[in-house]
Amino acid sequence: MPELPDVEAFRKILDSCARGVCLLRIDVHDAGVLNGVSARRLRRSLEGRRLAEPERRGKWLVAPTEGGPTLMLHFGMTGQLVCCQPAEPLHPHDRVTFALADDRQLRYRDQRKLKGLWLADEPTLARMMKDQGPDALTVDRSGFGEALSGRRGGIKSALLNQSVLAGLGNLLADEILWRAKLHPARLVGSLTTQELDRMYTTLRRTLRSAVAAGRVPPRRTWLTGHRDDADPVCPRCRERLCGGRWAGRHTVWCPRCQQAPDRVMSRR
DNA sequence: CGGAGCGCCTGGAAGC
DNA sequence: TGCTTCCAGGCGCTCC
Repeated sequence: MPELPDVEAFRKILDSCARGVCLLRIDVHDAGVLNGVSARRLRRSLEGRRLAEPERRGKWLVAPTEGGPTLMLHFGMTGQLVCCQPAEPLHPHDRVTFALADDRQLRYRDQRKLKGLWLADEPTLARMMKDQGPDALTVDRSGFGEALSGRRGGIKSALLNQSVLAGLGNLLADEILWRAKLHPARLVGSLTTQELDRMYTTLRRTLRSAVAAGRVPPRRTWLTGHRDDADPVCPRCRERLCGGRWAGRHTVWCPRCQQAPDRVMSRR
């Protein structure tokens, strides 16, 4: 699930629930989500420290502590950050709980454990972030153009590639291409300036409303709202939607709104 | 360089 | 009903 809008929502939760608050105690219920750090070291490094202002970078949630190391969270496909009362019963997928000084609890909840938690000092943090492209929410038009310029591959894989643009996932990539009326098989190099303008504007609008909603909203006016329909139809023109695989990911598009490039026949 | 394929995990749905 | 297989909105790695 978690793409940029979800992680942005988790950042807000962390900010309102824990910023400036002391981490009293950390319980690791499943060490399988810890990366490069033991439960012991995690506790020793963070317990007793206050959380500073959290930040989102692409799909990463960066949680520095005052005078201590930085906690890095990545949510994979199924992760969440939950703020709740300590009395609330442990969910089966609660992997780590952080007890806060003001009688609240942050929980890293994740079914599949594809990603998890890291502990990083400044240089490590910089190393982890250095290959990421500009953040998709804040990139400006020229940064967007630069990120895509010179790429020889397809547009769908470029949008999904975190080192090109950070934050987009499979749902957002399809949503943006559909709104910009660009076929997922288009090559980056084939896009005109006008099409790039359109894609950038679409990217901004789509991200803004998804961030406001706290996730990619399953609205019926969005392509995303139709992905799981038995017989999905384009919410704009009523044409039957196509489904296929691009860049190894399930891809949905409208064969009428999103004109296929000449070389590639539309598949279904 | 880009892209395909696989693996990491878990669980729900579909298939037999 | 029960067992097996496939698939999912993440990413990193290898190989071509």
